[in-house]
Formats: sequence, structure tokens, C-alpha cells
Amino acid sequence: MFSFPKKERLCNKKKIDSLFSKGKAFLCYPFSVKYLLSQGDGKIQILIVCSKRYQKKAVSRNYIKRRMREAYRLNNSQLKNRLTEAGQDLFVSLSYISKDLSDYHFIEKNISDVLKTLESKVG
RNA sequence: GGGAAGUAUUAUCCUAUCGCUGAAAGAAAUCGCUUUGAUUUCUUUGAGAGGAAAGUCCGGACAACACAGAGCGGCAUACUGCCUAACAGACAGGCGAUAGUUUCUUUUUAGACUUUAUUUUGUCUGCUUUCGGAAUAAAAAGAGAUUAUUGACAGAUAGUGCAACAGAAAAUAACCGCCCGUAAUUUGUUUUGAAGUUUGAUUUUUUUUUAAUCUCUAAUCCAACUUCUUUUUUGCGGGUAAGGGUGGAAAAUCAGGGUAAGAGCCUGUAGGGAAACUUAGUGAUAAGUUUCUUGUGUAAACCUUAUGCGUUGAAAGUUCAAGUAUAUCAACAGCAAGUACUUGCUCGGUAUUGUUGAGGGGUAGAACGAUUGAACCAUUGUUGCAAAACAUGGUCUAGAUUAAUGAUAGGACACGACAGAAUCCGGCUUACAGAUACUUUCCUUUU
RNA sequence: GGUCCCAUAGCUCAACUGAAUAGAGUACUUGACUACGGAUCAAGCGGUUGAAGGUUUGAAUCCUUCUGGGAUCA
Repeated sequence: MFSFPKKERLCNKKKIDSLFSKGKAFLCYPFSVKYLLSQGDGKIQILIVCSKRYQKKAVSRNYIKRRMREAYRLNNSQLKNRLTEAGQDLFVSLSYISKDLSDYHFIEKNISDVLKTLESKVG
């Protein structure tokens, strides 16, 4: 039910390039979101980014990325159902662009906002 | 008892639910089907980040390329021994520096006692005895011993360079000064200095007498006279490195000789350096003897000497390889026109063209490299002062590749610092809350 | 993951071959010029030479270790 296996991660370099060149973007602080819709059978692949530009230490980057993954894992079921109904594939990249370390509850609230916004753009 | 510094060890834990990474076992489905096998899904089991994983400052393993051998250049290292795969690392030592403790010597000051009319002299260690008492302090310098910390600790006597300002001068020498010679100028026996004679005054001593006075001797001062000696300044030529306030640094200490003045110029001697020898030590080195020598510092200035280093790094490199294009080969088709070859020319043939198949290199991608190792542990044994080595026994302990350790709920206490593997090891450096043990030092309290 | 470079006044750069008041332009302040402003001229202000140690008589410069920023290798 709540899972986040390797298939749902975006690992192919060409797909990442096409996402960043062709995709659309919006901002939902502290996240900058890029997404690309295409015809398919309801697959979703997500890329989680926390760059060295905003978080200097490896420990804090791991801290942010783990909490973002966990929040996405627990809140993605509605978006998946909507995509299966519409019959579209989705590539998403979530970038953390704040220089502060946020706690889990703040990240989870904003992740669910982002997913709702994406849900409204499908179809 | 408290604070600070250093070294060593450790580096939050437990329960439940949901997830991530890879491993093992099992089941099902699909492909394949003689079996092995491949992919996907599910279940179970056990595992999953450090002392620095960091910085990338050194050293290696490993890989590719290069390589008969030698030299130049470049880089690194630099007291000795020893450990190590190797090292700019570790251990043990030598030498130096700093700090502390302690002992001795010298000087000065103060004090006590002693001696002397005063200046002064002596003592102020130990033991014993005696006794009314007192029988030492401070500062500076030097030497020795010991403890701790620390040192990019070869060479300045191979050569080149540099040493601002200040100072005469920063390592050759010149200037002031001192001395000699020479030329000119000025002065001239009234000046300067030396020797002698006479007179006067004062003081002292001796003798005589002692109430004063007088006489004599010696010294000093003033005056006069006699004899001997020229003086000042400047230029030129030479000698000299003793002296010259500076500076981080000023040219071998002291004594004597020597000279016109001087000088390591000469002699002895303190200190430094080199060589040889003796003794101790594996050696650095230490102690001593003899000879020679003595020109400050700087090599984290160039450099010299000795030793070592082939270059590039896992984005190294190895294997498989869809698709697209295709060297080459084979078969089939075409051979209309042009071109080239075959030929003196024409026809013919071959190639240039197309399709299919094979095939090599190789892109996307995948796998290996890549986790059993100079490994870790041991109330073990042997060798060694120690670092460490050997033997014996035991253990398997992350392996990702857009990159894994999290979230929620509850509980415990000391209330949680610095910080996240990316080929792997040995060191170094840097960051760090708390706890434990040890060492050093400071403060306070008690005895 | 490897390799290399840089840091100097508010800003842009010198001085990098050790030598004592670290310089130039611009910005800022004051004055002159002008009826006023601009331009121009003159003067002034402004520096822990990224931080900390070391070598040296002496360090922006030489050496070491950190901090921050940048470039490059498929």
C-alpha cells in the first residue's frame, strides 16, 4: 500500500534531460517542482533533489531527502489513482530550495500541497 | 574538594507498526524446455555507515600505457639505530632550545656575631660539647644533576647572492681620529715644558730646654734669576685598523712583548671548527691527546652533497552489446547511361548499384573491477626496553551506482557533540557533547 | 572521485625578485570654479593584506594547517 520501490524513481539520464528541457514548473515553498505529462498507462517517476547549493553538509542533505521520500511515500496514493483514470505518465522532480533545516511535519504538509496541485493539472 | 591541559577507551538505548538496500532459502507465473537457466511477484530468515567515513597532506596495493642501458632536467626527503609492503609515520636513543626542581661557585646588598681607636678582618657547613642570646636572608651571573615539553636537527671551511633605516663601516675597503715625512703660513724666548740657585711665609718632625721663645732638617707655595726646548694653522704623500654613541648582528677573551703610532704582528692562554689517534658505544655521540685553523647571519635565498621517484589515476581499465550507419565476405538481382581496368580498337568480363545473410569495431545500456583483506578479535604463548614480528585458536563483519539506515507512537536516562561509505589499506592533519581511567599543573580546605 | 587556481580600501585592480608611511582609479566628504547643477581642479577619509601558527633582525610576499570562492577532467 505505502511503498516507494526503485521503479518509481527517475534514474535514466535521457528522461531527466527531457524533463528539465521540456517540462513545466511551479513553485511551492520550500519546493521547486518540474513535471512532464505524456500518454501512457498511469506510471509515475519522481526525482528528489536537495542540492549542495542550499545545503552544504552531506548529513543535512541526507536528512532532508529522507524526510521528503517518507512524506511522498505516505501521500502518493490519490495521485496514482488519478493518473490511472486519465491514462497518462508523469515525470516529476522535487527540489528543496531552502537553506534552513525543516522538520518532518512542515515537509509533509507542503508535499501534500504539491501533490494536490499536480493532481489538478492531470487530465 | 574544585578548575585547566594532555593521553587512552567509548561514541544513547529498548518495544511496536509502515518503508529502503543488497544476501540466503522457499513458492508461484512467464520465456525457454532434455536439464541447467533468465525475468517478475510473494513469503521467511538474518545483515546493513565512522573515530574521524572529512581534508586530500604523505605512502602503498591495484590497473592501463611506456620500458636494453645511461645521462640532463624536475620533485621529495635529510642526527642515529630500529619497525614496516612503504612513508614526511611509530618506537628507542644522541644533540640543542625552553620551563620547573635541586646542588655548588662567584659578586653585590642587608643583617647577626667576632676583632680593631677607625677604615677593616674573620665566621654565619656538619657533628659533639658548652651556653644568657644569636648562630642568615634577598638579588644577579655561571656551572652541574634531574624531570617535563619541544626541534623542516645535512652543509655557511665548495661557490654565488642578500643584509632596508641607522651607523665611519654590513664584511673588499674608505671616513673621523692617531702617527711619520714634506711644503707653505703664523709666532718668537714676555709663551710652553724641564732642570738648578736664592729669599720669604706656613706646617711637621727630631734634638735641647720645657713656661714661652730661638736654632737646625724635610716638604709645600709665592717671587726673582740661570740653562735647555720654537709654536699655531693648512695642503700633499704615506702608515694604521687599537677607539668612534648606531644596529638583530660590529670582526677570537685575558696577560705580556712589540711600535713613530698601531695591528694575531709575535708568545702564552679561554672559547669555536677540522683532521688523526685512544677509550666507551651497533651508531649518532661522549671523554681525552696531538696537529692545523678561526671570515657575523641567512640554505622555509640560489645552491652543494647523499638517498629515492617512469607517467597517469577506478570518470583507471576489462567483458557483453539493442538500434543506426557500415570496412570486409557470400548469394541473388541489375548491368540503361557514364567512368576505371582488361585490349591497338569493338564486343564481352570485373568494379561502381540494389536486396538478403554473415561479420568486425562499437554508441545507448548492462555486467565485472567491488569487498577474504599487508582483515579483525584473543585475560593465549615466544622474541624484543619498545614500536613490532612469529606461532596458535576463533570470526566473516555494508557494498549502493539519480546512489540504501527513515517516519510515527510509547518508554528510559547521562538529554545525545562533530559528522554520512563510493576501489581498498597504512599514517598525518583538522572538527567534537558527555562518560570512565591515568599523568601534569593551579586554587581552596584539613592535618 | 582526481587535478589546479584565487582571496589586498565600499567596488575594480597594483605592489609577489622579503626592507618598515601597502599604491592607483572609482565611490564618499570638504573646498574652489558656476546664478544653480554637471564636468574639472585641490585636499581628506577609508586596510587586523581571508584566519591561525612557523622561518627570519624583519612577512602582503617564503613554509605549514584551516576557512571561503572558482575552474577543469566523461
